[in-house]
Amino acid sequence: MGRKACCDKSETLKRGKWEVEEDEKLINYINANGEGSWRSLPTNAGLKRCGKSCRLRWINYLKSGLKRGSFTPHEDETIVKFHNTFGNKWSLIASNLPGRTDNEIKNYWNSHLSRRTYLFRSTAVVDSKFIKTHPTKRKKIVTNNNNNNNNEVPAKKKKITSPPPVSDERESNTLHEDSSLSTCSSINTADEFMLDEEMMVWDEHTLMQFHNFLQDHDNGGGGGGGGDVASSCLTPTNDEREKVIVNNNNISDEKLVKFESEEEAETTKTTTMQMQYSCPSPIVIYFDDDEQFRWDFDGGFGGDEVNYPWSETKEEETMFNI
DNA sequence: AACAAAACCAACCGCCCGCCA
DNA sequence: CTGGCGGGCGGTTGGTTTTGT
Repeated sequence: MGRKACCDKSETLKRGKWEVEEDEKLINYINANGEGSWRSLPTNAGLKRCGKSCRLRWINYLKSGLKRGSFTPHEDETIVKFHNTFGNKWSLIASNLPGRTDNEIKNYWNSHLSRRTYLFRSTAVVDSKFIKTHPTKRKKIVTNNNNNNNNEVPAKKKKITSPPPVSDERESNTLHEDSSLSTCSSINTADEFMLDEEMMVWDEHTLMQFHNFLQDHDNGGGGGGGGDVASSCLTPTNDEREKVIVNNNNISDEKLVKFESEEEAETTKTTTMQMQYSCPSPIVIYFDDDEQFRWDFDGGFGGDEVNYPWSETKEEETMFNI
């Protein structure tokens, strides 16, 4: 009963930071014998390390072809985009970022991107997950324990400039093969939204204001490629319908088994498809490194290679349903 | 300058799954 | 069919660095 632990903790295995000598031993051994057999590798390589530790060290830092250093804006966008679609599937996201490891992306997300990403949902209920400190400023966290904070100082307001009309560049981008990564737009015109600088809380009014703004400023371009609210609210063309049907094939087996019958499965597909056109998927709001206010949402169409998470769409049915 | 808080990130932990005997 | 093994994955920890006061 119970499985044998991968690493016998009774042994005096070394832990913590890897020494240069250890790295060299690991590299030399793998270069000579190849990857694999991680359990026996430490002994064979003369390392007093857990096999898992060796594997992690190799995969995340020693393996050739790994990129080091800062993430590029394009990588940022890719991560945000795929995280919006796949969630915390770090290995899946990493597979779309050559040279980056799942661990690296996960850390980067947790320490950078998640702080500037705000998911907008239909209810616009402001709960803890919508409350983030500004990514570029270090602020003391106001804990929930301070319920009797009568002397709380109202948060300062920060001016955020609003999005531009759909640009030519943006429209052309939506037609690219990699349109999944081109639906972000910077906000740089004169209209303004007021956000809490201190806690970046978006209340329902602000959410609606932003949504209305998107609709007012959208020219309907993009041909269903996502990225603008209005186009996602249009009746799909036959071409788009075909794409939706193709995408329906991406419903995982795991989700399909939940359907009692073919009829139910078909109904679900239809509902999802209609909903997809009437309601955009979650909008991701974030700040880039230059504190540019950006937004992005995945319409799920446009011929990109992202498999839209249909199963989750239903839960977002009423989003911005006004 | 000293201290505390916050951020960063490498590494660890434990669960899960596929494979195979 | 069952159970052990190897490996992968996502969440968490904790030491170090950076920043704020």
